[in-house]
Amino acid sequence: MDKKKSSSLSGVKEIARRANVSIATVDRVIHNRKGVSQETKDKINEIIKEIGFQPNILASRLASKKTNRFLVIIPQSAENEYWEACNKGIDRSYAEIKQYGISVDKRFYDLDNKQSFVKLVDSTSIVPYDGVLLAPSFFDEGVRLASRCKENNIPLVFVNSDIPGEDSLSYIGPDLYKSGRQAASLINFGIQKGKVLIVNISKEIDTYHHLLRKEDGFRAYFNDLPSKQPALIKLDIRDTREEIIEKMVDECLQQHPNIEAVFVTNSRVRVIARYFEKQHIDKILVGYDVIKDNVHYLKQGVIDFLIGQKPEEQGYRGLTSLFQHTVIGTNIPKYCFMPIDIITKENVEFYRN
Amino acid sequence: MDKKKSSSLSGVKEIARRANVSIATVDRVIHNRKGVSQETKDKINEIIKEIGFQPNILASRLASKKTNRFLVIIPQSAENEYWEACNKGIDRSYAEIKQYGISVDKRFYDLDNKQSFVKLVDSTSIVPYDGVLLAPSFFDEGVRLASRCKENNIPLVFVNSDIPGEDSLSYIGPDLYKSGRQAASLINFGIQKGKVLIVNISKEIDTYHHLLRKEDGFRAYFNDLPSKQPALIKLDIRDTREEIIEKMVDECLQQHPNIEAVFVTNSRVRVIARYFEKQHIDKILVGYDVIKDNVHYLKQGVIDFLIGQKPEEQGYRGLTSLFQHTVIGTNIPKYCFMPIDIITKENVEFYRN
DNA sequence: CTGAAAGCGCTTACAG
DNA sequence: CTGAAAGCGCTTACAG
Repeated sequence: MDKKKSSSLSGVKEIARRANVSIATVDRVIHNRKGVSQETKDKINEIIKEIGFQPNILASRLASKKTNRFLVIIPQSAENEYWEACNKGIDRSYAEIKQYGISVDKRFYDLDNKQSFVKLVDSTSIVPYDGVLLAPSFFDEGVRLASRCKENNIPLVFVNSDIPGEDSLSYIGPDLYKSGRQAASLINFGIQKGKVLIVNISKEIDTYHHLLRKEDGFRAYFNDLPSKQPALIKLDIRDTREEIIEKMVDECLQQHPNIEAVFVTNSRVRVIARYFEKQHIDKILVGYDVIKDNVHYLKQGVIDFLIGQKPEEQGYRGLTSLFQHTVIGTNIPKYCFMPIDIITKENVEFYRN
Repeated sequence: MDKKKSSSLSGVKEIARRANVSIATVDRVIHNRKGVSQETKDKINEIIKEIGFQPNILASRLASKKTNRFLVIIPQSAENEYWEACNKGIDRSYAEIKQYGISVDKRFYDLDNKQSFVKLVDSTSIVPYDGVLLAPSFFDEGVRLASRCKENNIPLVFVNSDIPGEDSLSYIGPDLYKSGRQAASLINFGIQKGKVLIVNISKEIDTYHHLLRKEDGFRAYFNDLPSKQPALIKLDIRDTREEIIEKMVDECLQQHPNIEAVFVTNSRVRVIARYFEKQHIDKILVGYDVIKDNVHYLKQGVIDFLIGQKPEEQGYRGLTSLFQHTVIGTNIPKYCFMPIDIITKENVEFYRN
């Protein structure tokens, strides 16, 4: 059923013919290269406009044999489904764009070890790259890398968390504050008159700060409420060992017997869920991230809602943005916030990260 | 920062060199064209495997000058935001693939006028096309078109609603039954002990059948509940005039004073919302589709939840699937269910259709 | 400031 | 059954 394309009357050849110049000259004008008289340039530009010329990117890439290298710096995905998904998204993007002569170097750091990030940032030269995709889990080194990109005029895209104020091509990730509000609104829809517990679990101070942004949004929602404002209890756990977490939650629940709902500000909600299941505790439980353990407890009915942040899509969009900006010349929005996905037992089977 | 690609040692040329044949023969083997001795064929295939040859699609398309035409049949998008979004998704896909020599013909029918669909299907020849994207709002004619596609060996993709049993390349759209379950679960999370009203609004019998699938899922959720099973009231409105709808809802609410939540099985939830707002009725209200009016009432707090069905993505994926199947040779999944998106006042600003 | 020619990796008649 | 040659739309040295 395939047809042959009619020979193009809108390519460089046609422009050259009309302008009475060679196609080399047309090419110079198209790419704003110097060495063309203003007169010829004007004439050619007019014809380009007239026939609505759009260069054939396939042919262009094929002929130029240009290659672009991108650098990706994200957390290790071993044993971390969230970052595994992000990594997968990057691969999916790469599969689509590699035809265009793109190569990608990935570097991974350990999310639980700030030093691994420091070392990585310090030991990696960004000079050979045409773009950098960075998950800046740690602030100071993120800033350092960002300024190096700026000095070298290399486009930089942040995924998953932003470094506000730094000069980046784009930020692709969640609006943490608003996702906290969302969690609050769900809990508010379900509770009667009990208290609500907020649980932050994190060891590294940098990640703890991210959790605080969610907590802020969560609190703000209730503050903005005209009527019923439940009491909010807060529990900070600066340790990720399960026994410690369980113990602290246990104590807290003893102390506040009428807690009706619990909001865990990250994917560690699985630990609380496990504890609830063991102890046969039945409270509204809301947390983050569609990872295996969490989905298990969602299906069990222990977790009521998960908030998804689309890690796969973040990775996909991150690399794709770099490609589109560099190769296609597309305009990339400065902020690309992920949707705040609400996942329940009923829709989880259709969810795409 | 762009680099030159090193001359490829993995293309047809290299294969030809190693096999001691011309590249024309290599090309014949790659495309399974006849006229090659078994011996040569085997040798070439081995080399292809060995060097992991992957044809350069850019070069292939450029040289072959092949064109593919796709036919799109969907409802008119004038005054219908849902189908406008689908149409937009198709355009977005087209923008990405047109480089490859793709052309798309769109035909629109009137969703409120079955005859327009009948006429369209009967008057359109599918023969010139390499693929058809169809939103089969009306059953019988959908089946007719599907069999014509089958006869002519033209791949067919359904969007938004399926015709089960018909031989299609893919279905891309919602799982209606499960989305009804989702609505039920949200309502169940919020209600205390009142009754629940189900409202189906539709004139055409074919679309009414779609609504019933959602109602089935909705009822099934409550049936599966071990404990609390609220009374379910049902209201069928086979008319789309607002006065009629308001009157019938009004009567129903009179008759059942303790209705606590209302589930409207399509985007007409806006009409109920308008009525609720006018009458200062405060009940849980859940409906479908992220369109302007519904979003307005969501933000007002009149509608509690909207269920989104990603019309834009349906359109995008529909055309993209056709392209990938026909041009790239990708395997397309038979079913691509859209996620069941839960939209609230808090996350609607980040929602992408 | 401008053009002729070769080439990107693949496909397509055409000739044998 | 097989190959030499031209060409897709563009880019790139090179020469002038």
